[in-house]
Amino acid sequence: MIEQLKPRLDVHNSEMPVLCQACEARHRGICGVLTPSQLVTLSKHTTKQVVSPEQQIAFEGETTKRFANILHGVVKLSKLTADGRQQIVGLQFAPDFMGRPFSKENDYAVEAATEVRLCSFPRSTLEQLTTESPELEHRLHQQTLKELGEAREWMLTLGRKSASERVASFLHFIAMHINPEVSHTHGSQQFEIPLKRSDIADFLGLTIETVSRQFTRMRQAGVIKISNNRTIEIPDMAKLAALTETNIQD
Amino acid sequence: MIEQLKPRLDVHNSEMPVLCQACEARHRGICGVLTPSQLVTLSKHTTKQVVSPEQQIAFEGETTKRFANILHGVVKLSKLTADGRQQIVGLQFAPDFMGRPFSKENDYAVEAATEVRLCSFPRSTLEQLTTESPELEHRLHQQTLKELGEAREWMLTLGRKSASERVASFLHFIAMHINPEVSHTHGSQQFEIPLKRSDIADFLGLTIETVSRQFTRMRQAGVIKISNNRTIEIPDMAKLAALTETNIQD
DNA sequence: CGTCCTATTGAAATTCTTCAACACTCGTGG
DNA sequence: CCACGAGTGTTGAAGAATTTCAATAGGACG
Repeated sequence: MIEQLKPRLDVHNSEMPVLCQACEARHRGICGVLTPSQLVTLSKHTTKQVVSPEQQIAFEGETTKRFANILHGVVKLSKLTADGRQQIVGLQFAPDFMGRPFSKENDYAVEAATEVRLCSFPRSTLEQLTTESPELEHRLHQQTLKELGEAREWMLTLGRKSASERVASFLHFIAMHINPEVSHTHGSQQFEIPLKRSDIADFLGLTIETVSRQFTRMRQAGVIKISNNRTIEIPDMAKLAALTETNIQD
Repeated sequence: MIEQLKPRLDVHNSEMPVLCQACEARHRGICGVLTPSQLVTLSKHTTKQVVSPEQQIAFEGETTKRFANILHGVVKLSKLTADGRQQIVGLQFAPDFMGRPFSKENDYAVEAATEVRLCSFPRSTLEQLTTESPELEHRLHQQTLKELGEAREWMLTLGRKSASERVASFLHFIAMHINPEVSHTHGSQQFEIPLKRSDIADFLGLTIETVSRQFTRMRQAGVIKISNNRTIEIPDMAKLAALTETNIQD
């Protein structure tokens, strides 16, 4: 959905910060629209960090001090009710930009689902870069639009789909994001689910028990094969895609 | 959430298109960031139109030819499953910008909930204006971020809230958008619900029967008063706000 | 080997939906 | 002027889906 933007100048690597040379965000992420000199500015303020699974990256309501690019791994965005019910409202993958620009506070809790590698920088750096580069804001806007589209797609899932359709939709969603280059309408696919059952339940608006039962049914129906609780093989993506809007038959 | 932007120049009305002088979008909408000369350009391509309730404004998957500002009324954005289940994924109010920029196709069906007045213009006009005015893109980005926040808030409602909490959340949401200037944490409020029961059900991921039953219970509990099925009075907004995350007691 | 964490499975309980009947309003036409 | 039908909303009872509660299993780790 995000259009493929070429770097503005096809510069020799030596003009570019060493840190950025092998970086995925450099090409497909927001850094792709920055000039070499802007990259140099940015890289002076960046910090790379590794976050282990389940570790909290930011809290709901907290002041946003830093933004980041996701270099590797999967990040959960979630909201809580006062009595502790949780809903995951978005998943982010490399090379997504993380954090809400122009907003003082975090609208949701941010947590690592898998091991995550980040390249973070302070709010002020982003603000400086956006004022001098309309292309950067355009890029951020594009990602916001993509996330809005995904959120609304998921609203349909949460509001109108049965448990089995939700689980199928989830696997379809993960397949698309883990293997974006592969067709998700037919053929086979294999991947690691980056979430544990309780996260899946919180993403789908279900309980872990219901999720587990649906996995069992899909396994029995031959739609998926599971090993180690996390490794999924989908022999026929078309069959899975059909199940995202149809109830599974016994 | 959208910051209050002053018009860039405090010009005399005569420099501004007559059409725009009394327009709400002129101040609070995207036109608020345009210069008088840009407004003149825009106004040469705008068409005002009135759409009656239930009338379709755009179809899901259709090519987007025109964008619009909502001058009056409420617009529903909805998605459908293959077998016809419907989910409303967003409501828009004056002076919102309508349509997804930079996208070829509509991601959802657009329909008038109430009578709606629009000021529409072709895709090319918007594209021209955004390239010459980074402030316009910033404004659009702000609205996209606001909608993303609302979509994710609603994901919590759809995924984790009971029927009674959903209906309370709905009334709270409408109150905030119909009377934005009034406190929504305490005091009383009165307004017309801009949706009929089937729309409310499609927004809440429930059936019309369940919605109706919850209205009855809230009426019996004294949280709301209803006249003519559409006029709602909320004596105590704090009580309603509490019910958005707590089940109603018998 | 025991404990913690994660996941699965079964049975009972609950919530929401489905199906069906009825009420109200409004406009039209006999 | 009243009857009729369409559209909208309410209510009840039965049914279905998901949740809750409870028990069990397997893997990782000290």
